[in-house]
Amino acid sequence: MSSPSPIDTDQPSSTVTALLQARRDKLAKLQELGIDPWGSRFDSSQAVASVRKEGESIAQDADDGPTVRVAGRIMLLRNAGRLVFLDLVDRTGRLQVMIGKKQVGPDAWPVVGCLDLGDIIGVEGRLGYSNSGEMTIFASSLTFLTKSLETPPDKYHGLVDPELRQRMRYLDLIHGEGVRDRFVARSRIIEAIRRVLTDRGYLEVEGPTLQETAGGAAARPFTTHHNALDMPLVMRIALELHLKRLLVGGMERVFELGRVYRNEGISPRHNPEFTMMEAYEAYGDYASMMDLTEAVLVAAAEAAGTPETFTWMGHDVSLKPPFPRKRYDDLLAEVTGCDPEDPASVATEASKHDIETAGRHPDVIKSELFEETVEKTLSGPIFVIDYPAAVCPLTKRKSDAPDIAERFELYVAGMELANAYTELNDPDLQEELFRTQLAGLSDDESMARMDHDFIKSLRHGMPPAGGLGIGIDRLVMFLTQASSIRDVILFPIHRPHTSG
RNA sequence: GCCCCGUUAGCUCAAUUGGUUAGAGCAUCUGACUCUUAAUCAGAGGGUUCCAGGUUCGAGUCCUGGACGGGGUACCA
Repeated sequence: MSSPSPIDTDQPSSTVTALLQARRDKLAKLQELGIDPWGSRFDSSQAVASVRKEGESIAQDADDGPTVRVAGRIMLLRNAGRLVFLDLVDRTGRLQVMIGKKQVGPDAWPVVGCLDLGDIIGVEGRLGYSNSGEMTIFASSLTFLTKSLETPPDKYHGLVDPELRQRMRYLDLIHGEGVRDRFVARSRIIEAIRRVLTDRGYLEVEGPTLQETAGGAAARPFTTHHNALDMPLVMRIALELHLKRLLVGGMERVFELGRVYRNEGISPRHNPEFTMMEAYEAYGDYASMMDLTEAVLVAAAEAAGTPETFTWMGHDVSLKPPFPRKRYDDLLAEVTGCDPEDPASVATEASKHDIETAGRHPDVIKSELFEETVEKTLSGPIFVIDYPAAVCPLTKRKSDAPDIAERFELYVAGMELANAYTELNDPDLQEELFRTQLAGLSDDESMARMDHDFIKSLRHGMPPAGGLGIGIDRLVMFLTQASSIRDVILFPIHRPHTSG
């Protein structure tokens, strides 16, 4: 940003200059014709999809179709002398428009000569069919709305280069096959989740994204600084601890849909900022959260138009509820053949997978072994239930088995999609778990980061509760069958682009 | 962070084992056309082959370093 790269100071190539100059010339010509190339309000236009629907009931050879009015971007332009065909695209679809010199009149015709691919126009005219049977608006008037001064990508292939697609998402949305549909699906999915939760009496709330202590997950936070208070702050890595404070505060059913930030690696399944949904329900437990998770997934899939069964990332998945529920230890025994109850057996198995065992907590070893061996076999959706307690510092233990935490994770295609607990509400045990660093885990790796204010809130009494977290980006990936998280985030992170 | 691969015209892609002046389609410009639809036809212009070095008589092609991206891997219990 501070020092311009050499390429920036250079003149653009003559190709670019010629292409852009042609558009600038048309811009000037429009102004000469007394037309504002940046347009203005264009009322009473119909969505293309609804026009198309209307057109279905018109006879092919009818010449008395209704007059319609649409606005959109010119995606294709076919010039046949004193007759021009163009494909107009709006948010709902694509429709052909025919503009003839005779039909549109001598005042509007010069404007047609100024049209380029990418320009935005409004048209009004009779709806009917062309001689070749294509549904067409036969324009009787043309309203210029916005000039496009840059050249669009290849009209057939669109943008293919993944770098350009992400850096210029606006173009990707216009030209990419199914791109807009996928982001529409994302929006519908989030709508559906809100609906399921609010229908069940959950209240949507907003916690702080700038925090003193980044708790609720095991991740390295982004750090920042508040000048006026002269204090270091971190960006939140989870929503959990503030939502639980609200349970103490009597908001018995709360959820938050929000961005969290983790200063970690980037991959097809990880972006430094991503969207989480966490929900907490007083007087519930992890079993009630399983029901909620199923309801959310089924509603989200319906909203996204996801088929009930399909193959994704090499896994055959079925969204038909109820999803199978399997105990953590049983899966581990099934896949590895070791005895999960016996730390020595687990350690022996772990060594076979090059997992460090010396000086580490048996539950940590077990957890790593699980990830190494079991996760990738889980096509799902499947609830993995009852986790080793030592790796769950925020979770209530089973009353009859203190080594087991009432936690589940929902897996799909070997990937964690949701995570839920019966929430730990014993303040003394919570404080102890915060104090006791797990053997073999650094501070960054541990979820157990002391938060005195949170402990204090628990001492005032948090009702027994179930809590659920869902990774929204991964859910959207799954439901739209995307292979990269960057395909479901509108503006994924990138290095600044410096040439030369 | 590490490994592999990629980067050629505005866009999408070519270019034999290192060999003439780096080609094509779309887009752009000029011309023809009142039923086209990735319109068609005739012509024209358009290049820092990502950047910086090196090897060579000769580099888009080989070597070294760098930038950016993609995939994998690590971290993400």
